[in-house]
Amino acid sequence: MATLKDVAALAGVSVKTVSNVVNGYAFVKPENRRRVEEALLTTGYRPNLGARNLRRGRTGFVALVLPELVVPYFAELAGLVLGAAQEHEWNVLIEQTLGTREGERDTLASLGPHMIDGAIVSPEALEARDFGELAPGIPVVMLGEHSVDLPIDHVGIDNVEAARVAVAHLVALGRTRIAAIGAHPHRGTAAQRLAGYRIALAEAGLPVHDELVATALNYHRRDGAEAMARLLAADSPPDAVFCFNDLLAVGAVRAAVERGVRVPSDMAVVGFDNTEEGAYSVPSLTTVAPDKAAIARAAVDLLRRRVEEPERPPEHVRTPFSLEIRESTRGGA
Amino acid sequence: MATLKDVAALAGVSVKTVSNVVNGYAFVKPENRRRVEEALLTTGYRPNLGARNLRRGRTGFVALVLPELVVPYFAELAGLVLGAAQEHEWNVLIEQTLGTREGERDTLASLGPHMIDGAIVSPEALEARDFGELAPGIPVVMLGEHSVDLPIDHVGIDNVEAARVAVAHLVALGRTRIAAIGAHPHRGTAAQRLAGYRIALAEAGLPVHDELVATALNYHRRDGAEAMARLLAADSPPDAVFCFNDLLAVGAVRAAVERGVRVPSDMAVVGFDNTEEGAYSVPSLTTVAPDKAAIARAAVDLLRRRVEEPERPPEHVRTPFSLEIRESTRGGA
DNA sequence: CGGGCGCTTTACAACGTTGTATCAACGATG
DNA sequence: CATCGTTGATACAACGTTGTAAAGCGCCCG
Repeated sequence: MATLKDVAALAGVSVKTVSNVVNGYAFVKPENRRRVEEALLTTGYRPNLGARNLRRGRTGFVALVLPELVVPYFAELAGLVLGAAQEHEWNVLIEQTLGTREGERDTLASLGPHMIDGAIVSPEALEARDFGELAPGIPVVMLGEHSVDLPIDHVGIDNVEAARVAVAHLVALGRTRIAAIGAHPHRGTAAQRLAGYRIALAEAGLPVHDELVATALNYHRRDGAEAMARLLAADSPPDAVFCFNDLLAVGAVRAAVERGVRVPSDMAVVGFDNTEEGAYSVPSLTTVAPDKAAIARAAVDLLRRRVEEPERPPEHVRTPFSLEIRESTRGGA
Repeated sequence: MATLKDVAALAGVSVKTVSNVVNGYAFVKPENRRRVEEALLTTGYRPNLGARNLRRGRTGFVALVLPELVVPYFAELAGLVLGAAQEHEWNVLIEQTLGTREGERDTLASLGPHMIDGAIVSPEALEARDFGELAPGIPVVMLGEHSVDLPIDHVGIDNVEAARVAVAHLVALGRTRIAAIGAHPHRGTAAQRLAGYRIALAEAGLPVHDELVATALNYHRRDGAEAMARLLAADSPPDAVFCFNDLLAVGAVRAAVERGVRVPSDMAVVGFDNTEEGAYSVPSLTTVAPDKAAIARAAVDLLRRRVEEPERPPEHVRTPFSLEIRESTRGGA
C-alpha cells in the first residue's frame, strides 16, 4: 500500500528522487540513495503497475490467444510462453477463443487498445487479416500457419515438409494404403499438412485415394476416434494413418483397438505435436516433434522486437522439428 | 486511441457527461445521451482500463496460481476458471509456480499489491499461511486441500471420502493386495487420499502393507511409471493400485504393460481427476471424477463475494465427485 | 414570489507514476 | 572572474478516468 509519496516522506526527499532510485537513475547522492533504499525496505514499497503503465503508455502485459487450454499442445505451449515472457518481465494474459471467430475478435477488441503491449496469436477460425481491422496498431505475432502475403510476424515449422517426412516414414515401413485424419476446410495448417501428405505419396508412386482422407472439424480425441471409425467401416480400410495432431491420433488408436485392429501391426499411426501424452500412451505414439520451446522463445522475442521497433519489416521464423519414432510404427506389418 | 476527451469534444458535452453515459448514469438528457452514443460509435471509444482501475482502485484482474499447465487437470481447470471469470468481467492472469515455494511467493509478491483484485490458488509446495504474510489484504480462494484452521476461503472435494470410495471399488473387485501411488511428505491432498485408502482397507479387513504405499514427489506420468516399476520389482507385487492422479495412473499403466503385466486382469488401476486423457487411454481409466466446472464456478463466485465483502467469515465449499468406472478395473481377475 | 427540491451538467481534484523543465551548487575552463 | 558543464534535486504537468461538490435550471409548494 505504500506509495512513492510515503517513501519520500520517510526518506526526507522528493517523490521524484525516490522514483529515480527505483528506476536506477545514476545521479543520486550516495547518502540519499542509501536513505531511500532503507525507506523502500521498511515500507515494503511495490510500484503500482497500473499507474506506471498509464504514465509510460506500456502495460507490461501480452495476450496469448489460443483456441483451448485443454488441448495439451496448447497447454504445453502456454507454459513455455509464460516462462519465456517472464524473462522479459512480461505478464501473460491467456485468452481462450474456443475456436470461434467471435471469441478471437472480442478478446482482442476489448483488451487490444489499452491493456496489452502485444499479442501472440495461435489462430484457428480467425483469418489473420482480421487483425488489421480489430487490433489496429497492436503488435501481433502469429503462430502456426501463415499466409506469406500478410505483413505480420510469424513463427512456425515447415508444415508441408514435416507432414511429408511423417508420411514418408509410413511409406518406408511398407504401408501402401495410408490415410490422413485432420483435413479441414478453413485451417491453413490442415491444408499444408495435407499437401505434405500428397507429396510423400507422389514421391512413393502411391495413388491418393480421396476416401482415405478424413475430415476432422475439431482436433480432439473424439474427432480422431470418429474418423478412424469411418475409415475402418469402408470397403478397403487403410493400413496406416497420419493424424494431424496427437489428440486425433490418440482417438484413432482407441477406435482401432476397440474394433480389434492392432496397432501397429494392422495399423501404423503417426501423430503430430509430440505431446507427453503420446509418449506414454499404449502403444506410444510416433509423432512429428516441433521444438515447442524454440517456438515460444521465438514468439516472445519477435514480439519484443516489434514492440521496440514497430516499423521493421515482418519476419517469418522457421523453427526446427524432428520425427519421433515410437511403438505405434515400430515392428508389425 | 480515442479518449473520453475526444468523444466529449465531438458530442459537444463535458468529459464527465460522456463518462456518465458510458457508466450508465441515469440522469442524462435523452438528446445528449443520443449525441454521446453516436460519438462513441464514430470514435470507436474503448475505455482505458489502466486509468479506470487506477481511479477506481480495482484492476479487473484475478490471478490463477497453479503448479503447471502441462498437467491436464490444471489445464482443464484453468480453462473453466477462464470461462467462469469472463462472466464476471474478470480477466485471468495465469501464473505457473512450477511447484517451488519461491515461485508461488514471488508471483504473489509482485502482482499482489496492485495488479490483481484477488487470487485463486492451487497450492502445492506453498503453505497456506504464507499468504497472510505475502499478500496481505488480498482476497484469496484456495483450491484443493485445506487446513480448516486457516481463515481462508476454500473449494474442494472430500478427498478422504473420494479415496475411500475408489479403494472400496477395488476391494469389491476382489483385489487384496491394493497399492497406492502418490504419497508425499508435504502435500495435504496426498495425506487425505492416503487416509481414505487406509480407511477403505480397514473397512474391508485388509492389512495395510507399508511396502505397497509408493511415494511420488511429482505427480507426472514419469513418477507413476517409476513407482509402478518399484512395486512390481518387490517380492509380492500388488494386484491393484490406486493412483492419486490420472497422470500417475497413466505412467503406472505404461510401466505395467512394458513388463507384461496386463491391465486390468493382472493389475486393476484407478486414477484421480477424470482427465480426458484417461478416458481415451488404452485401457481407459477408472477414476475419481471431481466436478471441475463446479469447482471453477465456486472458486470465482467465492472470490467475487470476498472482494465485495472482505470481512465475511471464510467459507469452505464442498463440491461433488463421482467414481467413473472404465476398462482399467472392468473384467479381469 | 421566494425557498427548496429534483434534474442535469460541469469544473475540479485525485488515483500513482514519470518526463520535462528548472534550479542550485560545484568545479573546471578560458 | 565570468562562463560553462556536470551533478543532484525538485516542482509541475500529464497519462485517462471517475467521485465530489457545486452550480444552473425549472418546477412545486408554502
